[in-house]
Amino acid sequence: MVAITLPDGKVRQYPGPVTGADVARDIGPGLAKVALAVRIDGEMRDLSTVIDTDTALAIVTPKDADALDLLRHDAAHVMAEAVKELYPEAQVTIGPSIENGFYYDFARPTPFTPDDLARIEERMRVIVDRNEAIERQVMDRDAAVSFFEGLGEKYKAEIIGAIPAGQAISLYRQGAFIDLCRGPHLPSTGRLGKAFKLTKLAGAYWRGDSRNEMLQRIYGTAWFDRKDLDAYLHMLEEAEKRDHRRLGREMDLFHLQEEAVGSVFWHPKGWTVWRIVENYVRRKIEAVGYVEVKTPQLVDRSLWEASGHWEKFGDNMFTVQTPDDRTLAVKPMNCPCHVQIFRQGIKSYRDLPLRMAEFGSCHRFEPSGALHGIMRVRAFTQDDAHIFCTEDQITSETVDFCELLKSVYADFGFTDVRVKFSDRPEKRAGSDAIWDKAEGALMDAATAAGLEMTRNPGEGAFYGPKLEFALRDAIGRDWQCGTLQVDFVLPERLDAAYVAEDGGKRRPVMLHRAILGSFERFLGILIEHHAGRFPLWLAPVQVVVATIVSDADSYAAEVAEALKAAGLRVDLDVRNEKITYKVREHSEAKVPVMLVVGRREAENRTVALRRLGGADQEVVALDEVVATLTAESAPPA
RNA sequence: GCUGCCGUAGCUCAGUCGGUAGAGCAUACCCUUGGUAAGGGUAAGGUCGGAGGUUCGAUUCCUCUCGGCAGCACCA
Repeated sequence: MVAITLPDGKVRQYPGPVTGADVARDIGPGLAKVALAVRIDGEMRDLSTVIDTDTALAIVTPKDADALDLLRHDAAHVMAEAVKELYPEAQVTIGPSIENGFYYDFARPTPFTPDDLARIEERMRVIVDRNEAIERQVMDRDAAVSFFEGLGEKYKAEIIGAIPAGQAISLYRQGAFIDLCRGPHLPSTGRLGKAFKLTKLAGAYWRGDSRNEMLQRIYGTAWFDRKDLDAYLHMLEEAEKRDHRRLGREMDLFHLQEEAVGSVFWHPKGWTVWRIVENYVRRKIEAVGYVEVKTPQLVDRSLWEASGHWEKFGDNMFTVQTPDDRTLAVKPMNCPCHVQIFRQGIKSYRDLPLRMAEFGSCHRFEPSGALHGIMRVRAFTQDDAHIFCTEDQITSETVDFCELLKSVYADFGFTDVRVKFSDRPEKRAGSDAIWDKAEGALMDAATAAGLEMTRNPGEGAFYGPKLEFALRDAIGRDWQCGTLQVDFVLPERLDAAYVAEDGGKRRPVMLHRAILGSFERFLGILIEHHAGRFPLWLAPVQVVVATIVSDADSYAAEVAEALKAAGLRVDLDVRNEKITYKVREHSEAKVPVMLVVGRREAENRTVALRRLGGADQEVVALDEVVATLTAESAPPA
């Protein structure tokens, strides 16, 4: 007898071994139809798995949270089968499910074209219609290696070869296609359905290593029904509409051009937003005890050699050869310069913590393929600061910083923040003992700050471990912005010291920290998060005063002047255009507030106030509108 | 950096199977003074990313190069 315990606690008895499919059929024909897999003791398995001992079992249906993974993994296999049928010379490698879809990497001498994509997709639909059973088989490792070698699939053979000898390997067969796979899978190809689409073609390195050959990756997306697929495709379109590169041009915020690759030309409107953000941050950090400094752009290589940047970071630095034969580097980070300021004069323990901030303009030679609009550039400005403190102060400084960071993010409309803890990388400065100390101190401090973290092994800076803060935007994307790094290395290398209470010389600890990360990137994120519709305090043009008839021109000018006098950013539109045209144009320019004036308003000293996105208007007295808008547009305190 | 795709007016795009290009929007001027998402007319605007090559002739074909896009690698 086999006793199967279902999720609702009911137990079903069977005379002998059963499969998930049997159990589902036994429970009801409806369930049998939608059953995709089973969960045995919490682990997802094939529906056809034979169960011969008493166990807890759940039938996985499309409603299950992990069911989409299953579907997408199958989609990858069906795509691989289609590719092998159409292009037998292609070799298969790996094909997992990923967020929103799946991909498969192929090795093939000739590149796939967009036309190939259409053919492959068509063939996938044929394979779905064939409804081939997907069957699991188990093979000995060595047998599996020679099996795939026999098929000419050298990548698969290599993957299996890396698995310990003697271990059994599972293969999945559908029709004539067999793939190495851990599983589980759907019972047949028909279950994939038709709600999938191949989306893009790209190169990808074999085993993710840039020293290896490049394979061809085909990406796709797959869903349980058409509606979900359409919704996903629609979401992609929406994301494209809020692309900061497009909005930056449409809203006349900035531009990029090839004579200055990786550097931004900020237009008046974009620079206005920048200044608002910078002044806001300046106020915030001044309020919590930071001092602001400015340090040189070009610094002799000897300083970078001393700091370790020349060795660990040299490939990413711009250098300049002077006419008198010195080598200067354009600073890629501000920290060594801040240490120089710290080193001026004698510092006492009474000076600590010393929080030194700089809106530091840095240059890094990023690989060309990494550049992306203003989000990833070669010239950027950090909201950087270094806190020189004692080891005892690390915790309280970390707690304070986390509080500051959360408050800043909230002011910009971001409330969902994720934290990662990145520990020692392979390429690093400082002894293991120092790293033990730094990681321990940062972990303790983060715990004291009440942070929930995930671990990010090997991703720390070369001089210390770090916390990375990522904020989630309006359409669910995560952007890593803030960081806090504990550094025992640089103060040592650059000989920073203070006089302790006992009169002895001590090394300070340096906390490297940023909230926005880089202004360029953060402004890009703000643009995409708000889809260009900045909140009033950030909008480059907050109000447009637009006339209906030219008789109202002088009154409109008066309105505009009154608002400007109150500190608002105002444009006056007295062009010879119809009001419908003006409304459309300024709406598309995403101006938050439009004040329309015609003869009536001029006579009554009022304005017709219209807010972006709203369809209605409100007639308000001039004095009142100035007071309301002034109050509303104040930056967060 | 790697693979693939792309580069025509300010923007979005069409076109030339090799005979130096066209639309819409935007711009300028004229008419129109119109009450909340495009009023009408006229004009101007491009050595078709750059450099070589093939050709009587190249924006079109070839090579190189620069830049962009997607992904990979990178992100201290």
